[in-house]
Amino acid sequence: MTYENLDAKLVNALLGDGRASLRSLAEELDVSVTTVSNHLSDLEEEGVIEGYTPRLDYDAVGYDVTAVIQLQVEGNALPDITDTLRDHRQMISVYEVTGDYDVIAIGKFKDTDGMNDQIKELLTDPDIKASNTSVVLNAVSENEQFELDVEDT
Amino acid sequence: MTYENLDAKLVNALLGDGRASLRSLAEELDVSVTTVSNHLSDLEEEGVIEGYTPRLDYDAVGYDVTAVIQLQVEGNALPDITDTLRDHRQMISVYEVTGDYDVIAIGKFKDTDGMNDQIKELLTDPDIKASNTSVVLNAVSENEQFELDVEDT
DNA sequence: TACAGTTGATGACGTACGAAAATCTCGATG
DNA sequence: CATCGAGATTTTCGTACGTCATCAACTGTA
Repeated sequence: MTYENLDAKLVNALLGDGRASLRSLAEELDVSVTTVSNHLSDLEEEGVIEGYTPRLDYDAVGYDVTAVIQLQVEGNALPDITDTLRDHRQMISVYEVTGDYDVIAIGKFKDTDGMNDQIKELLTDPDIKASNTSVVLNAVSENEQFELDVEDT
Repeated sequence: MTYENLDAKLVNALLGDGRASLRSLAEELDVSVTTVSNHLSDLEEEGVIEGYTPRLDYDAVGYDVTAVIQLQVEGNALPDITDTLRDHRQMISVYEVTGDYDVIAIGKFKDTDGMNDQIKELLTDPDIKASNTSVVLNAVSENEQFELDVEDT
C-alpha cells in the first residue's frame, strides 16, 4: 500500500473539518503533533491533498441554476473546446468522456436567462456538432468527497 | 456595499487558501482580525460557507475511474433511486434533471471492474427504465469553485 | 535504519471583551 | 417637506490571554 492507515485517517479527519488544528487531529488520532505534521506535509507533497477550500453554497450567493451540458465535438477541436469551457469560470467540472457525447460540463448560473445566454454563446462554435443541456432540478448531493478506506489491524 | 464586498473578498481569499489564518486574511483585506472573525462566523451561520475540506486527488489514492451515469426512472421511484445513489459513498454528485434522463450521477471507482460491478448492481432496480454510462477519459477540471463578484466602489 | 515521540523555545494564532467609530432611527424643527 | 441631531444599534478595532504551529535536538523502538 502506497499510503498508510494513519494517512487515511488523517485525510478522513480533515474531510470532517478542513480547518482542524494539528493538535486536535493529533488527539483524535492518538498520535503526536509532530507525526500529524509530518504526514500532512507528505500528503501535500505527494499531491494526495491538493489544497484546502471552503465549501460554498452557491445557491446562497445567487447562483440558483445548475446545468449539465453535453457536447458532440469535431475530433480535432476537442482541446479547443475543453479549454474554452474550462476558462468559463462558472464551469465547475469539464470532462472528456466516452459515449454518445464527447464532453460533459457542469456549470452554475445566476438564472435561466444567464444560462441560456452563455450556452448559446458556446454553441456558436462550428466545431460543436450537437449539444444537449439538462437543467438540475434538485442537487441531491454535489461534490461530496468520500472518506478513504481504513484497514483496521 | 462595503459589507457585502468584504464578505466576497473573504470568500475569495479562502478559495485561494482554505486554511489561511484569520491574521493573514485580515492583513490581505486590510481589516482587523476581529472583523474577519465576525464576518467569517456570519458567513458560516448564513450557510454561505458550509464547511472546509481538503481537495483530494482521488487518482492519487487509487480511484482511477470516473463515470457519469444517466438514468431514466419511474416517476414515483425517483426519491428511492436518488437516496440509494447518495448513500453510495463513491457517488460524488447526484442530480435530478430535466431532459432525456431523470438522474445524472457522477461516481468514482478504483477500476473499470469495480465500476461495472457497482453499476450493474444499481441497474437491477426495476424502477430504472434506461441508463447510459459515460466513462471519463480526461477530467479537464473538476469541482472548481469560482470566485464571487466583488463590486468595486 | 527509519519512523514516532518528547522536550523546549519562539513566534503566530483564535477568541473574548470593552472601547471607539460608523450607521441607522425617528421625532423635532425651521 | 427637507433637514437636523440625540440616542440606539451595528460594525470595527485594539488588547490580552491561553492555545497553537514550527523547528531543532534528542530518545525510544521495531
